Amino acid sequence: MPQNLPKGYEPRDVETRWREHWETTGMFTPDPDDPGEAYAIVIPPPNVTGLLHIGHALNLTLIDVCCRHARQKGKNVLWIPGTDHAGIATQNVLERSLAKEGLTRHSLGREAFVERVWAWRDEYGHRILDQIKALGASVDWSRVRFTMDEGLSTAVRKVFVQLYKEGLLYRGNYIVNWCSRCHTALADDEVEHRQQAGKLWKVRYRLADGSGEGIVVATTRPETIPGDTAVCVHPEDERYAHLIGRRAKVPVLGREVPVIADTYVDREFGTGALKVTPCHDPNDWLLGKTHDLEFVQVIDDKGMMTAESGPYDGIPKEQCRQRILEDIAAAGDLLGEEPIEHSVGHCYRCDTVVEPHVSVQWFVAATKLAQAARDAIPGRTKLYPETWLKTYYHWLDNIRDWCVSRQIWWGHRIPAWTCEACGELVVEETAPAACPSCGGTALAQDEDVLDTWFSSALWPFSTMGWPERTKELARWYPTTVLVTGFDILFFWVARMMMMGIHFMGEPPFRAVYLHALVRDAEGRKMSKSTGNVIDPLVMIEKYGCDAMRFTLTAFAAMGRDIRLSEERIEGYRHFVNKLWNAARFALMHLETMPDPMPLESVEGLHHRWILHRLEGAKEEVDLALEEYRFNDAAQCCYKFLWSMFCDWYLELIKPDLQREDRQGAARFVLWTTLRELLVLLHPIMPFVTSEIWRALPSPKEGDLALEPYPPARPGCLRPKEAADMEFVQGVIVAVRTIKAELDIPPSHKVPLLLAPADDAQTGLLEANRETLTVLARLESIGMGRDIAAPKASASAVVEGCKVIVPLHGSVDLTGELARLDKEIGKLTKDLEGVQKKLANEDFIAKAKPEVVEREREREQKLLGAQATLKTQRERFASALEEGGGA
RNA sequence: GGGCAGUUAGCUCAGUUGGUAGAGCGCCGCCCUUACAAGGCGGAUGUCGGGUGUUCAAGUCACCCACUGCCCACCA
Repeated sequence: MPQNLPKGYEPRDVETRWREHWETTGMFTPDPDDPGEAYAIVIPPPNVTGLLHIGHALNLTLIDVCCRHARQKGKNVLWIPGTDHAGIATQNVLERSLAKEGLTRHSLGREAFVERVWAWRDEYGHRILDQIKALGASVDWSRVRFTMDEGLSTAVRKVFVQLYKEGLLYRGNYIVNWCSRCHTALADDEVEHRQQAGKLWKVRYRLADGSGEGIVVATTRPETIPGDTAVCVHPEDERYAHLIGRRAKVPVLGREVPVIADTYVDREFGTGALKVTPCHDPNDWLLGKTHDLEFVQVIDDKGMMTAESGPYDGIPKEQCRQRILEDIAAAGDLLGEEPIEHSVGHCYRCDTVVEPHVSVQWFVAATKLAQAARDAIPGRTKLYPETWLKTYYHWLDNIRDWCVSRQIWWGHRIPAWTCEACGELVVEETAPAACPSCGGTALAQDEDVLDTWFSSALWPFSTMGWPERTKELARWYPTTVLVTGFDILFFWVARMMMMGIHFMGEPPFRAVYLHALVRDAEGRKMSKSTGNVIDPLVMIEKYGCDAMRFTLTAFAAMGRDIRLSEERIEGYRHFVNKLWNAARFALMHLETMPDPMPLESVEGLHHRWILHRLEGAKEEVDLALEEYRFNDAAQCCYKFLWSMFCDWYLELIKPDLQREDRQGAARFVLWTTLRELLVLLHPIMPFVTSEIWRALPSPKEGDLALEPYPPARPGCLRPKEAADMEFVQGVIVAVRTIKAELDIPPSHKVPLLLAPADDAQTGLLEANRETLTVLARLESIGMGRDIAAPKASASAVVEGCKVIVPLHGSVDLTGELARLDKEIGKLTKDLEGVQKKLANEDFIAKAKPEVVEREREREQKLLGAQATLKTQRERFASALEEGGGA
């Protein structure tokens, strides 16, 4: 129902109302049987412990734009929301909260601890979901999922067992990245490498037989010396050739180890001799395997020295480093110490230095699953922007098997059991009653849980009910597009590709759109410690959700990071306000529904102009969104609303609205344009557009969120008349410019003389006398092909038409002289460029004819304008000499 | 070491097939013109990082260089 809008837009009340409306009506809950092309997106599930940050806001805004636009296009849209259990992160949060009570997870025990996590989730897990609602995301709340839901857990177990039976998942002893604080293995990509200052020590290993000077190795980690089982040199290194095959003594411990040769050694680095510690370095692990060395573990899973380390047994590794250096120095074998910059791995969850650690772990044979994921792009799945293609390929081409077991308690427990009687390993979806090998009933389940990304990898189909054959899967798998940040291309996207293809036979998405990271105004990553975070909820509170959404959309240019600052959001709030006020103006004249009329034949140049431009905007916004050019869509809307609709059209129809005979067309075109504009803007700014839509008169009740995209009206495309309108606008601007530059107040009405270049212009200008008078604020208009300009007058040329404003004594005439000189200068410069081109024979001969023609026309126009202004300048100068004006 | 981006107005950034350099913010001037001062009207500002090449024509295509940022690998 039509109603008045309050003077100022109050986002808070409006947003609350629409949020509740969208949620309670369930209008974003699709039925698989609904008509329309299937369109599905799964949310990148935020961590259940997480709080909404600006990155989520960007991600969810872009997805929401896609979904709302798809609905407008008549598609059957499913957007599944949900959260991720985030194993290590969540466990850390709970452990911190336990610590405040003086408890640890060990003091609590596994079962009680997991219960506590669930209780925590039930109490706080909805926070992030509520925050998603604050953004206006049009998700289907009836289908919200959690990665540890029963259904999803079933899917995880099924996948695990099937992969195991296919030989694509195995258990093995291997050197893995170990976080001694989180007390778990980490996958390769969960380790963050950072350059860090360290020290390189030179340590002498004496030969076993006591001969010679021994061999000096360089090491940054002397605490691993007790675990050394070889010294390695390059086979072609002459310095050490005579030592190969002999035996050396490990400092302090005195254990004898062989001196071996391997081309892995870099002769240039350090001393060219390398100590080999197979249990505590991944490269040494490989050397140990190839040279069949001993494997001695001297640091345990908690970072303490083991009994194997002899005198250092039981002390922390950091302390061991100090002690062993002192001991080596005392023995006279510490031969040097120098600073070194080297990269050190840190746990991506807690930042503890990661230790290579040998242990029994479960691995997914990613090496075997990678090829299919690689081949799917770009044929079956498109990647936007394409620049990520190489990165994606490179990662898959160099992939190593994926360590999926984690030694924590919060997560999917590994469905593997060991028979305590015979040692048989049983991998099944449910706990076996008895050992299939010996019939024993004492079976111990594996203590480990799965990497969080294991369940995330199944998200596109597990959320739709797999392994059951649901209607959802039939209707919406594969999903249409995945919209996510590029930072989880490997963690998540590539693994979903592998799992989706393997288990569903089809990649999980038709397209992947990777958006940028949101950074601060200086381009730094936002982080709490830097104190440069922009909290989306605070922004919504201050400026309204639509302003923030529009800002994020307008800055989402493909392949570029977004530098965000609060001022930008504040700036776009003005845009929301502009729309609001334009609507208020429209409503003043649209208290009742205007009478419909065929728009293709509506009279009035300005109506035809705005309808023509509207067609252009409709096409451009649609195209931009189809291609994920969000910023282009936003910019197009911005320009249309502000520069065309508000700046010109609303001003142009003001006279119409006062006149009985003309208000019919004006009201209907105004109504149509505003309504279609609201549809275009709605995906980006759902709240304010919905509110205005509801206030406008309408032939039928209905939500804007369910309004179809406006169909094209080819009959309204009128390029010629649009250009005519813009010519008239040019004349108005020329008068305004003259006034502004000569310090004549805009409201001061001046007489105007027009000398059109041809009859067409004459007709056009005659027909638009009223428009000219009102918008340029004129006192009178004199018109004629060869009208004479008074000497004391200011002039300009628009499309060959002379625009003359006679001046009188009160204005500063020297100002006009300067203005003319500036204009003539500009024209002359342009003219030189054009004439240079036209003088070039090659240009005439080789350039496309229409280009040459365009340049010729331009030359004529410039020549005409230049001549006119030059003449005017002379006359004006003489007027000045005669005594300073009329 | 390998790869990928970026370098355009004071700032932040657009510039889809090569064909007259744009927006927002900021700045300057004039205005309360009955939707909007969170506004209106007008204005100034750029050898498009440097170089070479292709072309009648290059911000746009190719190659080289410089600087910045990111990713991957390695770092005893």
